[in-house]
Amino acid sequence: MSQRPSIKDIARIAGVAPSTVSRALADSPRVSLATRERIQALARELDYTPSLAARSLVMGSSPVIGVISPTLSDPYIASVMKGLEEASHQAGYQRLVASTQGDAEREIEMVRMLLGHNVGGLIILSSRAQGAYQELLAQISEPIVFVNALHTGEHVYNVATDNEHGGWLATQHLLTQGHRRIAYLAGPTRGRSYVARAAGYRRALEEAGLSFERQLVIPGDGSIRAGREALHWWLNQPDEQRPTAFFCYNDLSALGLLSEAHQQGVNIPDDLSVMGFDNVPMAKISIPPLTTVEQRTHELGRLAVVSLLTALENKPVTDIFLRGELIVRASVKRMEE
Amino acid sequence: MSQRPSIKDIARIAGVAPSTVSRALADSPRVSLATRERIQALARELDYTPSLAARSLVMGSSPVIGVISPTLSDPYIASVMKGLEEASHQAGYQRLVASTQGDAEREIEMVRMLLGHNVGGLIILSSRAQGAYQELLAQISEPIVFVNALHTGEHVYNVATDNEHGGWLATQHLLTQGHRRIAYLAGPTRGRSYVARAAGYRRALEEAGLSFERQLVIPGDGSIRAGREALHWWLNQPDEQRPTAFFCYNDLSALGLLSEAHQQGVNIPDDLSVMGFDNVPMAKISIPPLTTVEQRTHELGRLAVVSLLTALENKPVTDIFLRGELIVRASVKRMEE
DNA sequence: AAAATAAATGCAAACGTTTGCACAACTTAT
DNA sequence: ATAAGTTGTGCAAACGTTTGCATTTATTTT
Repeated sequence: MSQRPSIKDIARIAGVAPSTVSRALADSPRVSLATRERIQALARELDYTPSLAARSLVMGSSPVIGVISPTLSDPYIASVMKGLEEASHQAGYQRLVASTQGDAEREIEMVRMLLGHNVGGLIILSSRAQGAYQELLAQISEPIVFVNALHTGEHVYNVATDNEHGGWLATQHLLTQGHRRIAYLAGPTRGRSYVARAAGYRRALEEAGLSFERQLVIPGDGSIRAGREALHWWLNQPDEQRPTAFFCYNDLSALGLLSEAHQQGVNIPDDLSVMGFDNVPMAKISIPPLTTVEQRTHELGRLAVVSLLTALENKPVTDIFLRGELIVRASVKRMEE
Repeated sequence: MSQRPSIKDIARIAGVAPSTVSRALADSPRVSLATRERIQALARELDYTPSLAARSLVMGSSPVIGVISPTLSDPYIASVMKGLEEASHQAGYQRLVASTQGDAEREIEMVRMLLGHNVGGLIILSSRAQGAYQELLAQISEPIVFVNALHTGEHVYNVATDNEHGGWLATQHLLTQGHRRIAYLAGPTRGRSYVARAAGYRRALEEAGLSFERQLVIPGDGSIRAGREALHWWLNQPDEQRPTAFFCYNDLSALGLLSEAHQQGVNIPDDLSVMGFDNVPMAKISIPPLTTVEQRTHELGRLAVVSLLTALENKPVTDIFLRGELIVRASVKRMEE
């Protein structure tokens, strides 16, 4: 019915000044216990909700964290978000979430918008922007935490999975199981994590005395569909060139590969071994259960918040790299010599 | 370095009044083309970003939609979110997202918080709150759209899947395939959609002359885990009482059931038929691919935004019910007579 | 050439808070 | 009794916008 009551309304009714109300609601010892309680009771009764817009205007910032992500429908992202959400809620922060559909332009636009909202800081998941971004970052005085994308700058911090190590771990496992011809199903080529995982793959190969072969890197984008297409690529290879194992950029595409293999009558892991990355919830219940490298997503989200909050308190923050563990399930077969 | 420039800064440099700058940036015809262009160029050069906090304070609302959801890590929610995101972005709205972990208390708290941010309106997914909520809703002057939860009130609108119909459709399909003993794996009992799907299940049963049996409703919460546990329940039933089919509250739990069945050596669909609900991306690639009732999630999200925006323009809005289609895949077997 | 009209700009109030400073009314110490 | 503190409250400015109204300047009409 009527507009939401403001501090002024309460002040008028209580017969005090707005400043007193403000202080009373903030539980300031500058106002007597009696009036404090009287005013708080009144506020409750009137169903008073503070205008966060006004507050953030005068304070210059608000208890809101801006979050930018390329998508919301990837289970890996969902899990990071969950960590983010829990940690930020606990700290009394809200989140303004924007997604970019992987568009770098839009990512930058979103950064601007969120800053316009006086967010205290930003958390950016799997950033896809590069280059020109750098200038913008230098001008911003709010802290920014990148999750799984490395950037540098004055108020820029990073929380990331050690993707190079993860890529190495995955490939290494395949190698110790006797595989010698291992294909890599790639992820979004603009992402940093893609590059790092590929580097780990290459290093493991070379450490084993194998040479990196460009034609064993299959383009993909980390989608279910990419996994399916990879299976068909595999089917079309001549027998002697056919890899015995796939290392997939992520679980989602590995799952796609698994499914298509079943439909085409390819037995996993007997005919082909498959390795994922992320350890999403579904990896546990796929058929066969997927061997993968865990990404501590929940922790990634939580730590991103912690880093941001620490930076907001002007305490020193160091970049964090998380190493995941190998999760051995049933999609990789041990080769006979 | 320096603070973000404000309209006043631009005004000072350009030698005009702040109001002129405001109008120039809004492309108002009240300011001459020459100054308009000059100011816009200047703003671009200074990297001006408007303070949305200030704007929303004076305007009384902001182009932000508050979104509340019980979780972010459910693929069904993710898909609705995607529809939401696309439609709202296109309309120039941002989203302030809060999740409640299914806690009704917290849902109400979030409504208050978001309103404090001067959001234009609210979209609430799968609301879990009831009762006392009603009072609050009556006091709010901003429009609220509920997705898959029915509420009523002055500025309250609904966009929902016709869950009763969906539940009926699913059960009906099982019935026409010759199943006579059909278990229902339940969802979160506080949710409206659970109740409706259960009602559809019951109606189909009764229309077929079968009686509804309470002991065939297995408690669950829509998680993967609930699906697994359901399989074990099934395993423990005496042969003659064992259902030949399961209708699951959602795909997630159906997928869990599928997986556990495979591990326990239960063949789906030969030993047991399984029916899901939602048609999440994974349902297509499970083994076997899951027969399910489509929920037009993307559309649900899009329509929620459309309804909200229409309400904001003070145009009439009617509640929308979407009927999903039966998606026949391979997890349901035709029974011999 | 004066008056009326139109076009461009500026002034100032308002939105709902927070907060430094000033003020009043009491206490307490001298 | 006076000075010096304390304690509780109020005043007013500030945050960055938008917008109705007033003002100036340029253009048209008579």
